[in-house]
Amino acid sequence: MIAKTIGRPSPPPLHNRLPVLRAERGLSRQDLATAISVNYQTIGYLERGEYHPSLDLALRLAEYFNLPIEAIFSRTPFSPLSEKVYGGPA
Amino acid sequence: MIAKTIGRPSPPPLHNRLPVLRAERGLSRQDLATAISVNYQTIGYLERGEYHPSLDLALRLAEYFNLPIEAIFSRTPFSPLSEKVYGGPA
DNA sequence: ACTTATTGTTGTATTTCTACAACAATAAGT
DNA sequence: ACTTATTGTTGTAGAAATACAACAATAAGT
Repeated sequence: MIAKTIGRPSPPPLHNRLPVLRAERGLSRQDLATAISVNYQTIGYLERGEYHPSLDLALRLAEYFNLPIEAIFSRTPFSPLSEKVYGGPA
Repeated sequence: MIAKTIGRPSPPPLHNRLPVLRAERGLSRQDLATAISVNYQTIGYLERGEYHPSLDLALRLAEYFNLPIEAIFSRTPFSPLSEKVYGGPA
């Protein structure tokens, strides 16, 4: 028999730019975690795409980085920022 | 004794423009719910600020309305769109 | 007055999110 | 070789998000 799914269905994984944004600013996960008041392991889960952040957390990250949420999280893969700025190969 | 809080703390309530956006488009909660594949009662909970959407749900709403998430949900109260467009009283 | 659509309320079930702890694995610096 | 910082892994616990159902309260239309 087919079990009817109750509760929250598993949403597709989410792409994120957290590692890039951290690297640009020289932040460890612990640094970022402290800045937005979460456990440092939560940052790890987010970077690996193991779960989606709450909207509250996403808004805090966006505020911290001074970016729109869509620049940090996306349902579709990100293209590298470096390419966006300098263009692709000639 | 002071019980140490484990799990997710209750984030502050979130302001939203869902009723306005629905009204502008003449959509019932059921209509919107169907469009983004959630239960119609979930829209009710969101409109009343009784809970925060997942980022996944917020992204689907933003995509549906063709707006940035920040135009739909905010930690600070929204000013009326009508005022934004036409300005305040003279 | 009747019907219908919309919204609110209450309750139960399940999954996800987040905290926290302990430890392994790397990498960097001394 | 030793220490330290950073990241990954595994496990437990508790709160929040969502589905679903049933019913009450309005409002609108006929």
